[in-house]
Amino acid sequence: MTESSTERDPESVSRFVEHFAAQLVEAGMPRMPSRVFGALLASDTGTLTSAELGEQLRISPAAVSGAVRYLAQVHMVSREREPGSRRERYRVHSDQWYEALTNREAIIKRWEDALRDGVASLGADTPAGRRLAETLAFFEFIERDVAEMMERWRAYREERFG
Amino acid sequence: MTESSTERDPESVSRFVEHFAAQLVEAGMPRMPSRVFGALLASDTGTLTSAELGEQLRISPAAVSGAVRYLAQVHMVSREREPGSRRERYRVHSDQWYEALTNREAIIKRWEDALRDGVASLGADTPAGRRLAETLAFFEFIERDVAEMMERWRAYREERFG
DNA sequence: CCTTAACTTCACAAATTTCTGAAAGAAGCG
DNA sequence: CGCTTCTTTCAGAAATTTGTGAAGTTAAGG
Repeated sequence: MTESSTERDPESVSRFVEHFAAQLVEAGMPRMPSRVFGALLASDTGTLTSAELGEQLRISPAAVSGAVRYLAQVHMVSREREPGSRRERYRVHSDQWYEALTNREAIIKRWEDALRDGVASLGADTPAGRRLAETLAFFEFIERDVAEMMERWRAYREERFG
Repeated sequence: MTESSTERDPESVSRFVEHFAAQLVEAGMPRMPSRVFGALLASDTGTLTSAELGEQLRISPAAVSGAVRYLAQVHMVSREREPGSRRERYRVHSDQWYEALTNREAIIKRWEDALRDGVASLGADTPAGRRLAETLAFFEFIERDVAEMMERWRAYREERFG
């Protein structure tokens, strides 16, 4: 054992952050947002200031700003003004963010719109039209069902984590 | 009315293809695979040859090749050898592909691995460790539940589309 | 108000990704 | 078994994306 049980070896933290971020990148998220998000997730309080992020990740204030804008836009972090200071703090709400993950809602809606257009313009009575219609039905189904799944998750979480 | 009810105005088809592909791109899929996939989805038989794809989308054989390799890798299309010909045909199985969509399984598994490492190295008894553990629990939950959701979809589909 | 700390925006440089043409590689068909 | 047709691979050009420094904006604190 090296130190107290709540040590935070910066090296270990960094290793996790970079590794986890790499997975997010692989899934399609831009690099800086992924790293910033990883750092927040691995922080003790779940909040970090812009300066802390910049220092920990070795990136410029501009990069932090851009990453945070992205993350806020997809609701994976929220910004808080520290009262009586010009410091901004960024927070990952434990639950907020995976709600966001399943909230591809906006994207799905647009897929649905595109598919509806397609069915209309290709003709509902054509083979292609039918294929599009079935795909559309799938998304509509998913949309309804994911909501229920999140309900189940919240119940499960309540029970297991309180 | 311009022609028969099963007309396939290339202009309309193209408009759909490009519009739908744009949505896929927005969701993180590379451009060419998105366009190729759109074209297949909007085709009458659900299959197209490399040459047809190249002509319809105005792209080089090389681009078709690359796009198809990508799509096959993520199981969104399958390749078929047309017997007695050196033509390859690419097919989108109506159901195969959205199964693939929910099959982020490999990706989720790796997230889980990264999170497990994180819990171990940050300590399960630290605030950050607990946050990671809960996130991990979420993914494990999702994984189980999505499988059930697909079951429900298949049942629903059966009933509605036969 | 003026100063100063903190964040954001902008223009550009760097790195990466994407697509093409050309050449090489399979596979039917005579 | 060689010819021909189709597909893949490869190297490089073009386009896009990403991150930085520097200037600009906002708001706290004297």
